[in-house]
Amino acid sequence: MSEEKSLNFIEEIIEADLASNNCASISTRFPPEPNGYLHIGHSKAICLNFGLAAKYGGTTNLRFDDTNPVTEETEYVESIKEDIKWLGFNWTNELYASDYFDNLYAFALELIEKGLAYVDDSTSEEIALLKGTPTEPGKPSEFRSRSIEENRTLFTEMKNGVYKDGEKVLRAKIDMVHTNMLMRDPIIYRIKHAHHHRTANKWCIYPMYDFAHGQSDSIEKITHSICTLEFIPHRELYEWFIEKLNIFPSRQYEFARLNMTYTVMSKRKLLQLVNEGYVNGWDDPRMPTISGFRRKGYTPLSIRNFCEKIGVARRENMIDLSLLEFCLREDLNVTAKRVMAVLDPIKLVITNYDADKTEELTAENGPDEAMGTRTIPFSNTLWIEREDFMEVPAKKWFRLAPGSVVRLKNAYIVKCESFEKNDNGDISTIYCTYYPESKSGNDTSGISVKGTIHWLSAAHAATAEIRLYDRLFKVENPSAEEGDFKSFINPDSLTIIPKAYIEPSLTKVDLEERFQFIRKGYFCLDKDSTPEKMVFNRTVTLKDTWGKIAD
RNA sequence: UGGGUUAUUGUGUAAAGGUAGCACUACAGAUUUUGAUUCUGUCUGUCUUGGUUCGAAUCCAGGUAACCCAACCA
Repeated sequence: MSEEKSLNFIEEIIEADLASNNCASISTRFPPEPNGYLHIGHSKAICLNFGLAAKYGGTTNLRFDDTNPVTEETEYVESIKEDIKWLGFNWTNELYASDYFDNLYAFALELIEKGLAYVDDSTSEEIALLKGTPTEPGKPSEFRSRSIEENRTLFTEMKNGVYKDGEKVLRAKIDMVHTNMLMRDPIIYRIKHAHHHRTANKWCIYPMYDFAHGQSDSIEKITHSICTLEFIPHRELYEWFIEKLNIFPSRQYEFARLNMTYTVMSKRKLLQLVNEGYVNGWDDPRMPTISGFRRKGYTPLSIRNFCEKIGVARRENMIDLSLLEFCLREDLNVTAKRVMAVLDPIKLVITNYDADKTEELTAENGPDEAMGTRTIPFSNTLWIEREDFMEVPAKKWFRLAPGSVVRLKNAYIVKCESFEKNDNGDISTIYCTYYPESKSGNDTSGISVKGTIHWLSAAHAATAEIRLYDRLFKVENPSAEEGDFKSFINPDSLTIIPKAYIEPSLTKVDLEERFQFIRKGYFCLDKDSTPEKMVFNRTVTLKDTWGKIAD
């Protein structure tokens, strides 16, 4: 028996459409506005749209919803394309709503000819006032009854640049007392004497979202136009235009957007974090942007798996950050090369090991034997992690303490004989003896140890700056807290270790490589690295059972 | 005081009138030259009140709660 994976509600709709021959094949689109960087919430929409088309043998267009020239820039177009490609998706066509400005203009004219659109000279305030409120009906504007001829002339003049910004708008003539505010004669064209990133100065009137989106879907013969819940009220308008214009009937379906704990997702808030210097740009590894996750060391597969696991439904959700981290570790655990690094060093001297001697020891690169091995230098003076020694050991302490034995990973078992403190009372050096017959790989010592720690030969270790990232916010849902969301920023979201020790093998790595610094977490090279100074980012920690016990 | 949408364990998500399942988290144990991984196990749930039915998360009626809608933004 093959186990049947249950379908999400959109898949059910698609399968029903396909089965009933409602459509021969499906076509979806991902329609970002190029006014900012993509974030993890967008990846849910990307995986959904591209994933659905792939599953049912359809197509997916990338369409930039660029109907507002004042907020949109080519820089964003480029970053969006890069992010989608990085996630591993290929679009069928790269399109722009601005490609359809001529069509859209013709549609507007058609509505005017049908008596379904009119030019309104009212100010923005007057229009808002007459629109009513959700609980009070709207009233018609004095310009609502203009003749078709007059509307045609006026709209043509709007297009020809006769009027200034805000002087006139084109409105659909629907119903001023409709319970859906969006149906109360929505504005469909406004005047903006602004430079557009693609059409330059060709136009001074631009269609509104509602007049562009559905028709663009229709022109592209998109069968399933998938968007987020807040567009539910727009669906009625979306269908109204398609019906009145009698064009290809694309259908809109809505799903709940992704929310995640310990971060914010709104473009407005992310922009504030960047502009007000709380983070260092859109690709700061603490940002929930795709570029931020990429720089932090996340893999495309981990994000795709995450989007698969969170599911698709219509109820509000708040996904645990831990699920994303689980998907990340799941991937990295099998792909990341194991290496050693000491972030907070303390010196360990092996008193019975020849001070002039260096040994090349063999270490496995990963759990999969196919990843091979490498050699690492060993000598009598090592760096180990300060937290791996306790002068007075706690209960269940497996690591180093006076008189205790531990294994040095890939090397020998050592016994702590004594230690020294500096003037501040901090431990400066630990003295050990080693068991020559306990060498990793052919241990004949018969000694069993509870703990294994990582180390680096002091004479051979290279150095690097290491950046440790923690969650950006102290609270699960900063947007739901009283007061400014920025007051909940975690002050320790970034810890910089200016000089940590790393294996000499790490001096030649590139940006795409992923590492597990054994016992410390997953790391990758940061783009700030120079030949003089390497910089590593911590992608995510390892799960830490001991840390919980110690607390 | 309007309209729309949604309610299943701590978090997500299944169950299309018939055993409330799966994943994450948490906790416990086994294995481990990473206190990682892996493996095993445990915990907690159908918003509420009625009704229909042999049987209801599911159907019906009434409550309640949350979210969205009054940009010339998308």
